[in-house]
Amino acid sequence: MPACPEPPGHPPGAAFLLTAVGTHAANRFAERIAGLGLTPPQTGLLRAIAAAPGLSQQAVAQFLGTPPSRLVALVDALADRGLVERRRNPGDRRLHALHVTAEGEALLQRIAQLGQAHDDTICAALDDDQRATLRALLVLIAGEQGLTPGVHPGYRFV
Amino acid sequence: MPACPEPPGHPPGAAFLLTAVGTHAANRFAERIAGLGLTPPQTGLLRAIAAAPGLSQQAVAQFLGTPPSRLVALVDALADRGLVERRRNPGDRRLHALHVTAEGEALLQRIAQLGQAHDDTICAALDDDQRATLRALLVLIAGEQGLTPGVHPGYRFV
DNA sequence: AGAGAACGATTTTGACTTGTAACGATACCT
DNA sequence: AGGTATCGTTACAAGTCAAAATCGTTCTCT
Repeated sequence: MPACPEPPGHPPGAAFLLTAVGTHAANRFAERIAGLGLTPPQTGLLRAIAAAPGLSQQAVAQFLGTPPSRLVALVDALADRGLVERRRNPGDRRLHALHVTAEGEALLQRIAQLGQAHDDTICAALDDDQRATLRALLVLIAGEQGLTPGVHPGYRFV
Repeated sequence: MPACPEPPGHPPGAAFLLTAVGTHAANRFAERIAGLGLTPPQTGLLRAIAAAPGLSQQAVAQFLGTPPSRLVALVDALADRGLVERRRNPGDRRLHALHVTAEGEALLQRIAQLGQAHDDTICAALDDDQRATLRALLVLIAGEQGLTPGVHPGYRFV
């Protein structure tokens, strides 16, 4: 979905800059993890499972704000690669508890390294103080706007 | 495309915050202009045409980084609503020079108002000084990353 | 205990978006 | 003039996504 330029006001507003730079950063990150054979949604799911292991698919879906039917294919892809396991809950055999395998953990570490490098690249124009300032301002906005920390709102619809 | 959380590092990096907040801002802006019956790509195109009137479709496509075939449907939609005109160039009858109509200009003004309100909403957590600081930092990043001012990089691929 | 409602996961379906490739018209070059 | 390149358009195919139907399991009520 290309091109959502700023309304005519000649000095670009902060919100527009935010979406432009944010989209750029998302694209660059997607390129990086593509080298690992992962898509951004897969990466997000993997991380979500690692953050809260043992949850049912429905619980994860609600947490991420994605329809449960979408999770199936996503989990399938991760499970086929041995990064994630569906464990049948003996108490309630309807639910599939999601867990990250050892392989998945290893990959998460590589993702973390990638994320760090990504961060450095994006913020190359800023010194340490400026980066801290930027982080602080963004945290303020994120909090006020009701964004769940660690969760990335979907590209279309929230 | 939901959920591209941060790699495990517990303090969220600036780049991740950037994509999260940026995506959120893009979604909110999309909601606003939906009230005008416009999609974000349409809005971007309208603004691009207003910024550089008389260009050929191919020139606009290259400027926005979108495939020319995609522009056709986009221009069609705008032309059907009387916001944009295709003018046959008498010198070279292959190209269609794109121009914004008076109606289009009027709508652009409403979009600008919407953009201002949007900006205020997104930055509600920040005072004037903080907003200026944020803008300055983002401009630094955008410049270093080679982003064309006023153009919003596409959601997928640049 | 048994019938039916409720729930979780999955499959199916359809709409939508987007990029690639072929097509026709026009213009440039020799 | 004729061959080639360019512009816009159309046609086609692939991929993404969400809403609805389906299947198995569990809970509840009598």
